[in-house]
Amino acid sequence: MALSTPTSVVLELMTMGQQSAAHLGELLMAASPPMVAERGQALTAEILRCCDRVIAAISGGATSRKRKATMEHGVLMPSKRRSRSGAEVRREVRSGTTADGFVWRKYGQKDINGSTHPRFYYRCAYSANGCGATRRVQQSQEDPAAFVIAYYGDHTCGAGVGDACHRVAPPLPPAAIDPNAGGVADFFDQYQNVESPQPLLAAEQSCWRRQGEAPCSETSRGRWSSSSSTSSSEAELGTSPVMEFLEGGLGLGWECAVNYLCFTDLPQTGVI
DNA sequence: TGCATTTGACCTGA
DNA sequence: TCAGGTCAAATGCA
Repeated sequence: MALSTPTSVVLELMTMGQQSAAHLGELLMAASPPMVAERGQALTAEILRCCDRVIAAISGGATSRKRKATMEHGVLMPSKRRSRSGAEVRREVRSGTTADGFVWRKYGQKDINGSTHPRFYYRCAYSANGCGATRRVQQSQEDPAAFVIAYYGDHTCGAGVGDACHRVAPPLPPAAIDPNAGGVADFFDQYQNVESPQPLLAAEQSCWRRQGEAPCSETSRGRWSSSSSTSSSEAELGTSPVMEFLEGGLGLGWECAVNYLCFTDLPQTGVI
């Protein structure tokens, strides 16, 4: 074996993962009912996309998004560009909603060159407590229904469930989960297409699970952000509408587990 | 009245 | 000089 470097090991394993995912897709197609096979295919495609991106990122040598460095007296100096709140990007998410279970306060908005949508800047609502978490939200160019959210810094105010900056969100208004209103398929497909459901923060997973335990109530308080967060209150409470839809409309089941809800639990829940 | 949001100005790095 | 990120006064709302 020529797996001498960590990079080559990862590349090899990701390639094996791709092959296994493809094989799994074939098995699902052959042995499952149409509905299950369809979901399985979508899931397989998602896994393959993730593998592709990891491989591309690694083999590409991280050529994109690489911060320029300057040479001074023959010594490589770090960029002098001001860092965002002193924190590196911790993760970038594409999502159908800007709500993520945390309470954010908007502190800025900027029109970005080459983009038809403005960019929004948020910091944790508990930044006064010393929490340095911030995020940057921008509506996707290709898919206006999706938001590209970049997270910076950690929730030092306590990111765990029940902590100050992490609130359990209220359910969606009934209209949003009414199968007869907007069409379940459309609603579901919109979020099916979310690119790479990100590995969720532990706190987010916990929040969602806690939501599942609580009965939905139309009288729950909270503000709702529409498809565009530009005009709504930005002190947001909420989780992905997918979660709400699945719990409120269909209940917790295989479908939600496989398709989105328990993305990080796939090894367990994906097996039928 | 207090708090959150808006938005133009300012700051900084490229 | 430009663009992105942040600040802070003005404004709105409960």
